[in-house]
Amino acid sequence: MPPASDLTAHTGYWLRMVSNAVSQDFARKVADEGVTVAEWSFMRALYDADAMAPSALAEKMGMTKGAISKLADRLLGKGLITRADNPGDKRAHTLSLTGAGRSKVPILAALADKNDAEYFGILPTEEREMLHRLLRTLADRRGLKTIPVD
Amino acid sequence: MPPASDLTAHTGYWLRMVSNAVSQDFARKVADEGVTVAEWSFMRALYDADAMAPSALAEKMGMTKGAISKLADRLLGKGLITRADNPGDKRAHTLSLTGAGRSKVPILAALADKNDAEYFGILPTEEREMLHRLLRTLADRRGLKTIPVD
DNA sequence: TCCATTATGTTGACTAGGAAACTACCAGCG
DNA sequence: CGCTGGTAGTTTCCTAGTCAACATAATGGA
Repeated sequence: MPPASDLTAHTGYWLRMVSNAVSQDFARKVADEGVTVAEWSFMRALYDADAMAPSALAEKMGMTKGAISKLADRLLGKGLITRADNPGDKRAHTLSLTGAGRSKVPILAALADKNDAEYFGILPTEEREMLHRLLRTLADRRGLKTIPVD
Repeated sequence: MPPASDLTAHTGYWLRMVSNAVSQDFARKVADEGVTVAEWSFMRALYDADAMAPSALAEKMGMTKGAISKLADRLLGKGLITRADNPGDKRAHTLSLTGAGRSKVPILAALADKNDAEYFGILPTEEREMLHRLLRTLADRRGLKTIPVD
């Protein structure tokens, strides 16, 4: 049978395996707080920006505007964000966190801290920093900048 | 405003960002060959095993049996796998690659090689090996073993 | 000024997967 | 035998995305 290189020879294989595990665990944690990972990313982006256009969020999160539209609907439904008309452009509007939404962000951020500690805390400090640095290098070299959501 | 730790302080953030980029690029590559990443994983698993029960594939790929059932339907539709009754247990059956499916695996494997080289080849050999080693360590310590699919 | 082009956001059709109900079957025990 | 409980796969319903068509509004050139 023709050779098919061993999957486990690929760094991408292990990258994905670890990444999926970290993510799925984080998803479980934030689900206990009643939000999804996409919702968390959305709220985290608004936390710094105060008010953003859906299109800006789509850009930042690497999602389509359709997805953002639906995601915003869900967060509106949960009372975590509000929508404000954009005076001067009747097509546009901006989204901001409500008080409830804003106060939820630090709680979720703490879960992110905890998740990171759980997964990477098992490495010695030096190795942990090395991993972090290598990943940042790869992201830099590829010009990656969208907040990872899925 | 209460502190919400900088997202970019999380190793998990960069891990996901890089992992998503690597994966999405790979997805694009295999799409040119007419298959999805899940289909590739499925076929790659069968390539070594020759014939497997859907339940075994579900276990190996970390997917539900429902998802495997549908995935198998799609691959059957594309003529890449075949289904064989399991003599001795009328509930069960096994799945195997067809000739067409089997000959596609090395092509897809080459794409995986290429993708890995594209992403990690920019690192010096030593760093690349370090990254690989660190990821394997993390996977080991967590007891991860399912083939990453998404 | 008016019309063509472009931009913003929403919607509908579609896809892929998970959860759980369901079907069909097996196995062991009375 | 014939239940009863468990097992293998399938199906249904749901969620959360994409993509493309759409409605509406802004813009800019003839």
